[in-house]
Amino acid sequence: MNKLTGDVKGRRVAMVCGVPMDVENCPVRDVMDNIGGKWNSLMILSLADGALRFSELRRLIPDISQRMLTQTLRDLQRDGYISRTVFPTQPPSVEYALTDLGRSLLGLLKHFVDWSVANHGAIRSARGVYDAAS
Amino acid sequence: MNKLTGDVKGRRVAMVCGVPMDVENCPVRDVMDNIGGKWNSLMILSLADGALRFSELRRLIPDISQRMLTQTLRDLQRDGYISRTVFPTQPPSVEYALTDLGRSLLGLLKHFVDWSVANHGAIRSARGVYDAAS
DNA sequence: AGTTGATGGTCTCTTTTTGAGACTTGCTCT
DNA sequence: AGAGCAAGTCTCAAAAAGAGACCATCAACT
Repeated sequence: MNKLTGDVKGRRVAMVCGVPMDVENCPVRDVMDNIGGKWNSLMILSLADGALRFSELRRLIPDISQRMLTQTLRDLQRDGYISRTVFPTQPPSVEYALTDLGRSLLGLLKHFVDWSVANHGAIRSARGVYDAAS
Repeated sequence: MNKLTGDVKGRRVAMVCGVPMDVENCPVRDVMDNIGGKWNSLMILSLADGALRFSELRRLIPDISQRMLTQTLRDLQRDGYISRTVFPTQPPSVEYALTDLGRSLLGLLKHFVDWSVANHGAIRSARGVYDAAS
């Protein structure tokens, strides 16, 4: 059985699968914050088949506000998942594409998509049971 | 090349990896909402080694508020990832454990943990580059 | 017999995040 | 001249998250 807590710099923190779930220094939380955000993973999946422009993404995901689209793209760019290239056309066009890191994450996300499709029914029915009981 | 949009019940929606990213009927969004939440995946990982009680979870993850702990557990229970068992002790104790569905998701999450640890450095450095430039 | 601590929560209040939608600047098309 | 597109920004309202007090019940100390 795994140890569930450990000491990091004197503070007692949760250990999960051998990784400290420390608030400040946790790789998993760093990644989860990105794939976890409401739009982040959807964005990476949307860029799976190639680069897209701002307005193409907006049309592709109609229920995202422009504000969140901008912010999501910035966040993903900051963490190195996507690149942003401005072309000096008139008006300037901006293209977003996955980086190597982004494509690497995409590999994981695809497993998620498969899992989701396979288990969607189970989740829906669990939800139904729970809602009926309460 | 994959088609990026398709029609679902007359509405035009994004298609990603062959799955409609439709707002109302999207398996991926349903799952992402759960693993995506700030605490959800951490909770499932915390239960990886066996059942835990409410207060054990609270101690294990010191930076979660009781309010969010309750809510996260309810959400995960509702979707069938964890079970909640009340023991008639005095005072009553409550045990949370992964269901089969939860353990199945755990399998995926572990790949995430591995990926996170492996790529944490790249993310941190991308972030540093971005922050220095802006 | 009174205080303390544990149990598993709920309630309220404040702060942070998100969403909806108007507005911008420069250029092209009609 | 008027409309529309490019890639956003700005403001304000709504929703979600966090902090922390509070609850009832029981056991163990003092």
